[in-house]
Amino acid sequence: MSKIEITPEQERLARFAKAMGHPTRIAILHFLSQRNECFFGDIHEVLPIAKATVSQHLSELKEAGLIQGTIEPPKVKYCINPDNWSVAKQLFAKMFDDWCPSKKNSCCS
Amino acid sequence: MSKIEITPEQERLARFAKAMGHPTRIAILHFLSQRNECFFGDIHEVLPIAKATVSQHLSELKEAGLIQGTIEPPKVKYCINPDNWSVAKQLFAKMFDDWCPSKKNSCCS
DNA sequence: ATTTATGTTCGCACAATTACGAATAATATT
DNA sequence: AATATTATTCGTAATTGTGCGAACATAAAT
Repeated sequence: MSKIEITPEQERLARFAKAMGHPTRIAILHFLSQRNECFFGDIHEVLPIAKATVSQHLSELKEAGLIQGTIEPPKVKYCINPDNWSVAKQLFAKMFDDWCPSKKNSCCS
Repeated sequence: MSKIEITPEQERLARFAKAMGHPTRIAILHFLSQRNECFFGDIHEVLPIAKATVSQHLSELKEAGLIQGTIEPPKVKYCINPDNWSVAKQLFAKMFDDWCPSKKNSCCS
């Protein structure tokens, strides 16, 4: 009866999830994780899409906080944002653990 | 130089993430996790949106595999899909662990 | 056979996303 | 100063997402 209230944690979870909700962005995150140094050109080079589109995907990941960019003229170095990566990791882990269907709560099993 | 190939695992990860990428859908998942039995009406009752919209969000979650619906005329019972929930849990855990910025790989720290 | 209760689907409107090429900005290099 | 390199932003188009009320489908109850 009482309405649901969406918590800031849930908002953040959704924001992270949304940013990860595209195959190309998942691929970018994976690519970044395999590199010590990663410039925009390196990412664009391995993706079959226009640089403008790559830039948009990087913006989405950056705005969600999952990655960060550092200007090293005339290049831009990208990498995973360690702090927020850790936050996301914990939020998702908590969700998957706490919300896990148990014997008590598996109505459809 | 060699192009990135998006793996089926990455596709699935993105599919799960996309489904979780909306606050209302996160709230629905949380709500389901707190209930033994949960019918459409119960969900609609606690959300400030039209039933048509609730139905759409449930469809999105169901198509991604995160939840399942069982018809119990004239009601429909929803719950988290335990098997796929487990799959998602492992895929995200693997990503957050394996792709975690380490000392060796923290270019921006 | 109607009526009632419960959800889904349809049709519409509007916003957001994804993609591209072209134009722009910023900074080294010549 | 002019040029070259690098990446972002602009403008546009096509697709997808979000939301609503109305209409529909289904099955139980009268």
